[in-house]
Order: sequence, then C-alpha cells, then structure tokens
Amino acid sequence: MQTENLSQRTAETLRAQILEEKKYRPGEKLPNENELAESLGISRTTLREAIRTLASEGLLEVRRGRGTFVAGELDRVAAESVNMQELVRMQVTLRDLYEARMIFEPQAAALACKRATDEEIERILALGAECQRQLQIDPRGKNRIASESAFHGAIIKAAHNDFLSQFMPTLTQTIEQTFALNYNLDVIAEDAYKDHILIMDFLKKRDARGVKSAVTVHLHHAVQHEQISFEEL
Amino acid sequence: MQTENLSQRTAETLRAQILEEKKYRPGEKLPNENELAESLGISRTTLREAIRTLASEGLLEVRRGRGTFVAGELDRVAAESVNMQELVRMQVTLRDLYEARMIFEPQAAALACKRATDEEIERILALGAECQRQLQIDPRGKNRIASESAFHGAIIKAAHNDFLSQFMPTLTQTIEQTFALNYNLDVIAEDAYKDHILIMDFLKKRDARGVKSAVTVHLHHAVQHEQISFEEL
DNA sequence: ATTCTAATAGTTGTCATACAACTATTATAG
DNA sequence: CTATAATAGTTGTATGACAACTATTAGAAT
Repeated sequence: MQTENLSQRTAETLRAQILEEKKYRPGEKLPNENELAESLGISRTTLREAIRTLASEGLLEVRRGRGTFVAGELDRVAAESVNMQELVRMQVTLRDLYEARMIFEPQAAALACKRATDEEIERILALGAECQRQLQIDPRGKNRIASESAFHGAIIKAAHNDFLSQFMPTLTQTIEQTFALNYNLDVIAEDAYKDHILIMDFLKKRDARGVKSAVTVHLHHAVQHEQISFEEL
Repeated sequence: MQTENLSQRTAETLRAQILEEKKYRPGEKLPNENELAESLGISRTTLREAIRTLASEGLLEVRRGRGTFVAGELDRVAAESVNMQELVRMQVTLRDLYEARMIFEPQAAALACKRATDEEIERILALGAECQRQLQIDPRGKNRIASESAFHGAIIKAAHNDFLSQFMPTLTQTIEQTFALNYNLDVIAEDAYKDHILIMDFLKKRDARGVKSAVTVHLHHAVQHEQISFEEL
C-alpha cells in the first residue's frame, strides 16, 4: 500500500526521527530547509508541506528567519490530543468507546442534577418532551436522533464542567458515526421512551443517584443489541 | 499583530469559508488549486501549504487526480479532537479537569482489577514498590513523579480499554503541566504512601470495589491542598 | 449493441529556481 | 561605548514546468 504521497511519508519519517529515534530533541533546531531537503533527497517544497503537517500537530514550531524547532516537552504534551480519527484508525473497539461513555455519562448526569439552574432543568425537560414526541412520530427519523442528542447534550452541559462539555459530544458522535448502521432503532424506541420518563422524573426531584442509575440503564438499553457485555462496576 | 504568515492566514480564511460562511459544503469539491490560488490572489505553493494544514486537521481531504474535498459531516465529527492545548487556552479550570479524572480513573482501576493478567498485576506491584522507594528517598524528586505516573499508567493500561489508555495519560499530563508548580509534594507524600499500600492490597485480592475506593481516596488526597471541593458522586 | 482499450482532459504531486522578508550577529561610524 | 548599518542565515512566496494519478470519452474489436 504505497498510497501515501511523499510529503506525508516525509512527515512520518520526521515524526519517527523525533519521537522514536530521538534524532532531534525537544527544543532543538532542525537543519535549515535546504539542507534537510537535500539530506532527505526531496525538494524543499515537499519538505515544507511535511513540516506544515507536523507544525499543525504541534510537534514542530516554525519561526521565520530563525529556523524550525522541535516543540518543547511541555508544549508537546499539550499537543497530544485525543484524536477521534486516530482512534478509529487504530481500531478502538466499540466496546471501548461505549465503556468510556458508560463511565462518565451517568456521572455527568448526576453532577447536572446538583448543579443545574432551574432554567436549565426546565430546558432539559422541554427537550425531553420533544424527544418523546419524536419517538412516537418516527422512531427511525433523523429528528428523533437529533432531539435525543440535544436532550443528552443539555444534561451534560448542565453539569457545568467545560471539559466534559467539550469532550462528551465528540465521544458520542464518534460512537454514532462508527456504528449508526447496525443500530436497531425500533427495538430501542420502547425502552428509550420509558427511560426518558425515569431520567426526567429524577431530574425534577434532583435525585442525583436516581438520575445516575437511570442514565446507566438507558445506555445499557441502547447498547444491548450490539452484543457487547459489560462488567459490573 | 500581523504576525502570521500568508499560508496560515489562508488556512484560516478557508476554514471560515467552510465552517462559517458555508461557501463549501461537506463533501463538496473545492475549485482546483490553480483556480483557487488565483481567486485568492496567492501562489499555488502557498495555497497548498494552507490545504496541508486543513487536511491535517481533517477538515479537507485531498484525493490525487480527483480534487480536494470538504470532509463529509461524519468525517468532520471524527476530526473534532479533544485538544488539550485548546482546553488550556479556553481556560478550562483545574477543577473541571480533576473532576474528569476523578470520574475516570477509579473506574478504570476497577476494570483493571478484573481484566489484568497475572503478569500485569505483578508488574503493577513492582512499579508500586519502586514508587514507595522513591517516596522515601526524595518525595519531591523527578523520579518520584515519574514512578508515580508509571504506576498509575500501568493500572490504566491493565483495564484493557484502548480508548482509556490513550485518553488518561493526556488528561493527567495536562493536569500536571497546568499546575505542577503549586503542588505541595511533601504534604502529599505521607498520604500517598498509605494510599499506595491500599491500592496494591486490593489489586492483589482483585477487589474491584476496594481498588476503586482506594484510588478515589488517593486522588482526593492529591487534590485536597488545591482547595477544590468536589461534590459527592 | 457491447465490451474492451486507448486517448484525453482534469487534477494533485513534485521539482528547481529565484527572490522577498524577517532575525540575529557582526562590523562600522560617530 | 553606543547607535547604526551591513551581512549572513533562515523561512516565506511566487512561477513555471512536468510527472503521476483518476475519470471520462471516443473508438475499435467482438
């Protein structure tokens, strides 16, 4: 599979030289572009495209008039992102992703229960009601899925944790993207309807433990058709 | 602050045209490089560097011989990564990050308890012992911190969840990076020593709930000097 | 008519070269 | 000794050319 182009292959070569071979240390200056290109046996144009890729990843830092440098260790750490694309490529299993979701979504819901403002609770309930309506109209429709995400999203948001707020949608969307196909929406619909009632009830009462359990159950329902088994936690 | 170079400014222009102006829709093909460069009033070289940046972010997909395309909606979602650098920039608070850690790490430890091979348990115990040694030698030394990370990391890894294995180190390193400074290592050391014993004991017995609680306590000890208060979960 | 093949148009990939623009150092003038 | 100018080193941008790949189209063979 010689499908990748030269500039991308070069980017990988450099990445390996930095990260694995440690040919260039954090903070160290790379040879200038002309030298480096020649030593790699490629044109400067191609090298520059490779450098752009690595700079965009945060591994390199290009300073005009001075040179190109390997990012310092701290910056490098910060650059290590959780890239969903990567995860898909490295074949992280659905089980792993769902497991992660099952760990933190119920907890986030519990937090929401304690931290949500009254307005937020109202909004969540409204979204939940809309969700129930969509479930009855067309359990397989796009609107149903959208309203469900909105419902879940509003709950997460009410947890008032910026990290979770940003992280959660990425995870759930990745899950949906990867496996939206073999999802049996009809079967799930009945369970979902009842689950939502539970979740909303507990939210109204601000019963954190109740919400947490209800969300856990809800996620189990959503996943039980995937023949994934989860351990007790 | 006209500091950014033209190719990067062009990347931002294109990003805005796609994300905000919606001039190009998901899946849509961009004009070819010659036309686009001309219409932007820049050289093809510069445009290509901008495209590399966006392609590396996952927003564009370049197909040789066919053209350059805006990533489909699904792919785009996958490209949305949780970038720690971003999070730091948007001032996600330490509390948020730690809260996330407190949600994930104890559960991960519990999973490890059930899924670790005997060899993994052995290795974790060895790392734990090393950690204890370092704690006595020099509670503030670099080695102590490194061995502690190794210990925690090995536990996470034993959970056999590829997602968590990639995600947790990023989270913990970000936390450490952000506030390694105002860490009172001396005070923590005593607690840590006892916590480690607990954690290792429960691991040996493969008591998942025990480990989970012990890790929770450990994290609370690590954070209690930061004057962050956490809700009950 | 159908299928295979070859030509072709459209596109990205790579190269070589030149010069502009910026940065840091060194040499020079005052 | 200081301020300024020259200079060397480096990245940034532009141009033009051609290679390599993809999809379509035209044409030939069946």
